[in-house]
Amino acid sequence: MAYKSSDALDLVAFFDDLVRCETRVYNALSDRLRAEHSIVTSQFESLRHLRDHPGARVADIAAAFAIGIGATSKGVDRLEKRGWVVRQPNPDDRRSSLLALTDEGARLVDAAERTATACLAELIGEAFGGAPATVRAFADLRAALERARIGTPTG
Amino acid sequence: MAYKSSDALDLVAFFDDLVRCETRVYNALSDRLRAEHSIVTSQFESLRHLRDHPGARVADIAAAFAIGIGATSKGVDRLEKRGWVVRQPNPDDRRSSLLALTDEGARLVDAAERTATACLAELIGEAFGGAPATVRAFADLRAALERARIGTPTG
DNA sequence: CTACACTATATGCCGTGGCATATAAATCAA
DNA sequence: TTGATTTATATGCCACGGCATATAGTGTAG
Repeated sequence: MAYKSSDALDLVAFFDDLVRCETRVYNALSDRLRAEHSIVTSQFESLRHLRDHPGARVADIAAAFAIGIGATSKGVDRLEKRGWVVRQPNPDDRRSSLLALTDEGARLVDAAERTATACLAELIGEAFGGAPATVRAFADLRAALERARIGTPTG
Repeated sequence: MAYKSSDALDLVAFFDDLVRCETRVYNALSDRLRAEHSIVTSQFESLRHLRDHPGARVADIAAAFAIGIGATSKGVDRLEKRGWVVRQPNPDDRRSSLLALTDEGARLVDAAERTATACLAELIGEAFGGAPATVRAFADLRAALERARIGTPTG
């Protein structure tokens, strides 16, 4: 049955807590990644996506992170300038490029992932390490939001 | 016992899902609030904080949202220009102002809260409406992060 | 009282994202 | 083929946040 606003739970307050937790953990992870690898969280996420989805295009990254294509293009520019990503010609469609990690990019993302895992363990391991229902709820919600394209920026 | 990275849960993947859910819901709520009230989510959150904490100062808002004081000052400027917030002289400390909602600001935040409640019920009511453990986990985590000032921007 | 340290916030510069638009390439209709 | 439409990405302009700094006001040691 659909959630009703007459239920006791204050969804606005819950959303407030959720956003504040996300903000602080995201900031703290950026601080740690910046200190140890000279990247920020958003760059770590892009590099990780490219490692796990080789040959992804700019639009694929934009869709995965629910950010605009223009912003994604500029973000890829920055990763390319730093030598972690290359745009390879797409033989099937010359409008787009296939993105790939360089060797250095691949080394970076693996090292950064160890940092991120350790950092997140410290920050949210206690809260969610033993909460499989919560973990599944976010995975399912993410899938539902993506399926319905909810909150996708214009372009 | 502290969370250990040898546990099965992939905290990086969970954090990815969490951030993506937050991004999409935040965007979708902004779209709805913009359409119905000409404000975005961050402004709704500030107005709501001022309603619930009358007399708050700029620094109090910054601390509540883990954003910088400069950015908060500029955000308050915008709310003031629109006629929803006023800076009142602080009799105890002339460096700061006490912030308050105007009558119109008070009406706006109440109307926007109804919109937000309905919107969040649609988007996340199913996922979390019956998940009190998750709700409590975020409230507790938020409190812990604030206590340790984790992820607080510089200024 | 005065000098010095500290605090609150406002402001400037910069980086980044959103959105609109430009451009190139693919697709489709005839 | 050719012209119209759609698609993929890049680029320009603007809004907003971070961080550094400026300014004004507060507290305090002497």
